[in-house]
Amino acid sequence: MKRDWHAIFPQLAAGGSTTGGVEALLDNASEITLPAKTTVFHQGDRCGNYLLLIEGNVKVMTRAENGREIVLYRLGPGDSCVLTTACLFSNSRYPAEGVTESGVTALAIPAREFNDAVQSLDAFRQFVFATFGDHLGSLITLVEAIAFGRLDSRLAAHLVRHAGPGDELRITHQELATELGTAREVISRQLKDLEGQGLVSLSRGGIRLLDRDVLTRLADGH
Amino acid sequence: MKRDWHAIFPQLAAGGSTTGGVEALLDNASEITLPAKTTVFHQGDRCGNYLLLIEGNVKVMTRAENGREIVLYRLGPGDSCVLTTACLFSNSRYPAEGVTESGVTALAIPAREFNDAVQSLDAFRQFVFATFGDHLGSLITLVEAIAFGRLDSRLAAHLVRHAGPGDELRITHQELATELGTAREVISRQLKDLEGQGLVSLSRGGIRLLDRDVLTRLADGH
DNA sequence: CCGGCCTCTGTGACATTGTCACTGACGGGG
DNA sequence: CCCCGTCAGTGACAATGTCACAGAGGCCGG
Repeated sequence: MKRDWHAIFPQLAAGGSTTGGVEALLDNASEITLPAKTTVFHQGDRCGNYLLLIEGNVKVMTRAENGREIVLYRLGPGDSCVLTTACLFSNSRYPAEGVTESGVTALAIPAREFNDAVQSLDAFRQFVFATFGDHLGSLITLVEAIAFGRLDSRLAAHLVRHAGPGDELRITHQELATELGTAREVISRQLKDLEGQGLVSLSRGGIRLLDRDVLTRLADGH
Repeated sequence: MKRDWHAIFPQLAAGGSTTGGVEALLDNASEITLPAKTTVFHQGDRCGNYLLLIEGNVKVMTRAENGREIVLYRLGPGDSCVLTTACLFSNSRYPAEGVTESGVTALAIPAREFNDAVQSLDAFRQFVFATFGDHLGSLITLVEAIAFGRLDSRLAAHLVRHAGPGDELRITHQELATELGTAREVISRQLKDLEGQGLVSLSRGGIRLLDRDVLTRLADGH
């Protein structure tokens, strides 16, 4: 099956001249599919492939000794897993874990071909660096949020961003705690507060947003 | 002046085959020097050069609206400023600031030459990716430390690591607070505690370690 | 030497967040 | 209907962050 790479990876084709090479690279890469909740890589792994996401999304998180976890960032269609790339080239072992959230379709490019492509394809090289930079930037933003942000604000931001149709989301307090790197009890209290203010309504395993505007304002720090 | 690049950037020369190209690249790069406490780049800047540190060190930090700051990582001799590289290729503006701590000597490689070198020099490409990966890894470690680590432990770690000869360091509480991303009062209290336990002695603008062993154990989480 | 003045440090009261040890509430399967 | 695993709620307390101050130390001009 031949895919329309341009639609999936607009940045890759945007490069200009040698896009033919990029298409060949992608056409020849092997496509893999993974079910939801699959661990793509563990902490300490070395990976053998450069991964490009076509469909679905993956969350990258890290776990401390005491069992607490935090989501570092997510990957969506058109993203590449920089951690995997870094694993390939750096000698330090990476303290993070990747887990699929939905069913995932991805392209796997072996280290050797990746290396060649970075060398010969301008557009691909630019894409790799840009992706790398984006993730570095998002990690810095995360550091700021954890170090200086207020929890109610971060929680509101997450709720607004991840609410599905009907302003509802299916998620447990524990999962939210992992997203924000805090403890379940803390999330429960914060949600109770929001419920008391009439901003959300709670049910087992679900949350419904009642006032998206106020929540959005809260997310921006009042 | 011709430098011994091999001694400064061992990883670069270790690559193998085409090290001659690396030497030519470095020989032709322009060398710049900066005094201590100079801002190398501000939040939101775009940089035009790939920077390789020869001497001195640079701290990269980010500042929140309320004025609080945190040091994200430091660069030493042989390091390259990945943020600058990312700035070059990614379209997002970077929320961080680089400041020299000591006098600094560095090589500046223009974007164009950097791009060419990444393409043609295997060793250089490997070096760039490895450095990128290291910094990504250190940021993840930082996230873990902030989210899950205890402050006394992080403080002890910093004291032990940055103590100069005679187990002394010249640093203010405010500067320590910036290092660890917390508030000055909090550092003052923690230091008072350590002093009460007989682990350090305090003076205006200075700290002397009295029991490096116990502090080291504290840094590892008891 | 003295008196301002700036920086650095100390402190108490309080808000927010994290930890611990529970209890109860819900819902599916036997 | 009952059992049991998952999910949520709660109170007490510890750790950290915030605010509004008060001193303390050192430098510098007079």
